[in-house]
Amino acid sequence: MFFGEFEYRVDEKGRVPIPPKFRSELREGVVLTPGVEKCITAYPMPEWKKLAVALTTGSVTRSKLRKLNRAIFATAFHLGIDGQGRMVLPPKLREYAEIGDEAVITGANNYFELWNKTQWEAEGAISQEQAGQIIESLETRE
Amino acid sequence: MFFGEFEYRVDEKGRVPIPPKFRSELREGVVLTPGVEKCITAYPMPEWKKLAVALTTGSVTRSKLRKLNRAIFATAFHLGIDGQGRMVLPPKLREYAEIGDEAVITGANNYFELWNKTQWEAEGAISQEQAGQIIESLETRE
DNA sequence: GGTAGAAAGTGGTAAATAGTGGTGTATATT
DNA sequence: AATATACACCACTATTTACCACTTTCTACC
Repeated sequence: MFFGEFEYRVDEKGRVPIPPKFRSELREGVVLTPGVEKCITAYPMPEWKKLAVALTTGSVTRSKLRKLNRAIFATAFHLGIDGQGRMVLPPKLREYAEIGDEAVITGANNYFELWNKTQWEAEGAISQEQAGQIIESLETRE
Repeated sequence: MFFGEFEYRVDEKGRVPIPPKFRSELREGVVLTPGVEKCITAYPMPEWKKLAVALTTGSVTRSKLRKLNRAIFATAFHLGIDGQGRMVLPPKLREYAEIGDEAVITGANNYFELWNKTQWEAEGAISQEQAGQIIESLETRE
């Protein structure tokens, strides 16, 4: 389970530290994909496998499956972690999320995300607001 | 599992490097076939065998089976990998996919694909879009 | 609250690997 | 037998990966 918000420097080799508390769940490495919003989504390997199965079993036609495989797997990267607990961001993903020399890493339950700082501040505000509404609706139901 | 997008040069002998992370899964060589879209589809040997069984058990009549066998097996090539981790593209497949002196290799779950660069850029966009729709529909179901 | 120890963040360096081109040998073909 | 083709092997350079080292921050214990 991934909690919290962390801010790190990205060095000129694209290396970013992984929050120490996250590391134990990433023994088999981490899978990065472009997020729906302008960020990078990171899954522990077991979680990724579950996701891959869920995505590729549901869809019907072979044609759609091919497109799915392309969209999902061609844009994903499986990374290891170095002795200092860092990963090397693939340039394409780094560009996609517009992450320069500093990154924000945010926990999100069974996965986590990497953000450009200003992007995160904007998105964080939106999420905060929407989450408030969702929680409200939950509270009144129970 | 094949991940990511890689760009390589094809030399005048038709040799293309295989992404290092793919190599361990290709100990028994790789089977290339023309893709449905304008690309080359590449399977690890075990995966190819499974596919062959699936294809030839499903179809009913002997006549159809013969046609299938011709279409599938006559156009497929079983290749080895040289000491530098490269394979030699058969000219027919190279022409089919219109791969000149540079190729894009893309992971697609249990297989991978080889593309002409510009072709891939077009197809990648289409896949991205369609995949988005499929994922959306999955999300709303849960 | 202060101090000592441990751990985390950051940068650099060396060794290994990957990408690319070429050479030689074996095989096949005319 | 000579030539052409294909395949395995060799070599170089650039990049990447793994490792090492230092500084700062956090934590725990006194």
